[in-house]
Amino acid sequence: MKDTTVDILKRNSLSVTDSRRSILDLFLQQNASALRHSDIEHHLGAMDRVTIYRTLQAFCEKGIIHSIPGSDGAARYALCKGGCEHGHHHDDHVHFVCTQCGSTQCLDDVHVPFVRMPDGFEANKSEMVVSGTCKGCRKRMN
Amino acid sequence: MKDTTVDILKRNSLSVTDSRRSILDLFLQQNASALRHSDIEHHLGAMDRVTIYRTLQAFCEKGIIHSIPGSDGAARYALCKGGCEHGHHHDDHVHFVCTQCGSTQCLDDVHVPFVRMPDGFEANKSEMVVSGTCKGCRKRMN
DNA sequence: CAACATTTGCAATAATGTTGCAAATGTAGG
DNA sequence: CCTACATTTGCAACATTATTGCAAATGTTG
Repeated sequence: MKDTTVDILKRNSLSVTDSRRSILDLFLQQNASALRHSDIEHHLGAMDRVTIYRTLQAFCEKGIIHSIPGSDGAARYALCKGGCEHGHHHDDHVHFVCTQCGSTQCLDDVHVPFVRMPDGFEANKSEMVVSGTCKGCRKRMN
Repeated sequence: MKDTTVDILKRNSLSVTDSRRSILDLFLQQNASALRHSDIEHHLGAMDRVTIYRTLQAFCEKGIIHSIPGSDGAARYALCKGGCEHGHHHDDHVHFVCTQCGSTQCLDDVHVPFVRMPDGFEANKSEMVVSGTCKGCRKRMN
C-alpha cells in the first residue's frame, strides 16, 4: 500500500492542512533532490513565507525531512528515506552538490565513513557534502 | 622567520591596509578556531560591515582563509594552514562543531576520507563536518 | 611628492529568518 | 452534522545576513 501525504501526516501526528499537503507533495515529487525555502516559495506562490518556515520546522522535528548543510547561506531540505520517521534519523548518507546545475541530492546508498577523532573530542554526528558534476549534467555535456 | 600580517598580505598581492591587518591579526590569534562575520564585527566594532565582507572574500580568493560549511545560516572562516597560499587549497581536513560552546574548529590532522561516488557522478571536492563535544568543553564537564 | 589604482565607508536594497497575534481552519465529541 | 476546542495560517513588524554603486580616503609606484 502506497503512502499518501495524508497517511504520512497522520502517522506523525500532524494535523492535515492544505499547506502541509502541498509542501509534502512537492517533496514527494522530487527524486532525492533537495529543496530550499525559496524553491518552495516559487512553486507555491500563494503560500505565506512564514507558513513554509514553520512547516519545514515541523517536518524536520517529526523526521519527515532532514536539513542539509551548505556553505551558501540557504538551508536545504530533503525527504528522509526508510526508517527515519519514528523520531530517530537515519540520514547518515552523503550529499552531493552539483556545481553545474546547483542541485543538491541525497546519495542514499553512500554512507558517511567513520573517522577517528583526536583525543578529547567526542563525535555525535557526521555530515559529508561532496561537490562536483552530477549524473544529469554529465550526460548533458556529451 | 616568522610571517607577519604584512608579509602574508604582500605575498598574496594584496595592498596593506589597516582593515586587512586587523582582520588577519584576529585570525592569527585564533587557534584553529573559525570566525563568523559577526564575530569579527564584534571584535572590530569600528569597521564597516561591508569592508569585512569584502576582506573575507579577498582572503578566500587568495587562499589565506577558507570557508566552512554549516547549517546555521552563517558562514564561518578559518586560516588555511600549510601549502594553501598559492591559489590551490589543501583544506581537505575535517571540521568540528561543538554543540556545547558553539565553536567551530579545524582538525588539521584528520583528513576527509575518500568515498566512491555512484556511477555518473564526478566528485571534485569533499567536505566533512563532525559535531559533538570539543576537548575544552569535555574538560570543563569533569 | 605626485599620479594613479585600490580600498573604505555610507546609503540603499535584497534575501533570509523569527516572533506575536487575531482570523481561519482542522479535530474530536456528542 | 454541529459545536467547542486546539492548531495553524496569514499578516505585520522586526532582526540578521549579504550585495551593489559611488564618492572620499588611503595605499602604491615612479
